[in-house]
Amino acid sequence: MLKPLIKSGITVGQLAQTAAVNVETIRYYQRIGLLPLPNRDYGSIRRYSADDLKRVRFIKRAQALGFSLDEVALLLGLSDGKHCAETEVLAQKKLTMVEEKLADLAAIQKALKGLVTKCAKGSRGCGCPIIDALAADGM
Amino acid sequence: MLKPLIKSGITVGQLAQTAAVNVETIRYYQRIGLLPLPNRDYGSIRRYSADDLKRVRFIKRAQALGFSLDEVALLLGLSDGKHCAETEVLAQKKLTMVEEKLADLAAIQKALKGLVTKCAKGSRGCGCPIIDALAADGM
DNA sequence: CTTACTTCCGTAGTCAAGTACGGAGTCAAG
DNA sequence: CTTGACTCCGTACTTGACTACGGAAGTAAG
Repeated sequence: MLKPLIKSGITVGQLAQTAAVNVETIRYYQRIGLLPLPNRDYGSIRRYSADDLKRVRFIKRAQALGFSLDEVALLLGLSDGKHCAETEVLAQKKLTMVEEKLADLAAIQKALKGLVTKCAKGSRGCGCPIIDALAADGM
Repeated sequence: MLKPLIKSGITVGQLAQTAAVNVETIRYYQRIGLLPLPNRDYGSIRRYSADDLKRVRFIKRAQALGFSLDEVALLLGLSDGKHCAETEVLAQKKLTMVEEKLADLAAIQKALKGLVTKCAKGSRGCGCPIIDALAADGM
């Protein structure tokens, strides 16, 4: 049972800094099972891989898109290569959700663009194009 | 100072139900200034308009896209027809943000689509296409 | 070996965004 | 003119997602 004698990977501090999050955030993600706890192959300090970094970055960006940590966990679980049947159903559902978000964002984008060019022209009087961008019932 | 004798508009309860939110949420938005407090033209119960409904729906959908209530307030303030110069700058900034979100969402969409078709074919072994969708540094 | 910086870990505190509660007032129906 | 459902309002509680704190132990540089 030889342990690798060379140290590889980065420490929490480095991981946190590179991913632009707090060290405590990393620890928090580990506690709730969103990030695996790497085993300590070298001494008693954990080392993190590039995959861990990618994972943290993914979490942050998915969050910025309005996904909760629970949903992020689901997304991350989708591609573990197991339970293909369930995965397909779930992925399809998430896909629909993503496409709705895309449509909403595109509508906001259009409204913002319109606003910018209208402002540039200095014209006045509007019926709030931004609200109108998402005015549909949505049910 | 005659008050209109016909009642028009809906009550909080109806507004909340139609917009699929809690009554308390409406009150909360009013407290933080995100939703105007309608004056009570009829008796002492407030009546809400279709615009209020649109506004609440907008807030909820913008939130689902990852905007905080502060950001939502900003978006809503953009098209008030005043401060055109500032508005243009701000709208442009928000537009950039929206376009980044669009790109990220599109990447997730693509990954999910790939997952669905791959699942349908029953193939195995993957390098987590979903994480890879957002693997870029982003700075 | 000492010193300074990290890591580790548990527990507690914070902040945004609600949600719940309770008592008083209002309104429409019977 | 009472009854039952709803509104109003202030205050307090909850939840998700962190963020801070403090002490013990590990590690790297001098």
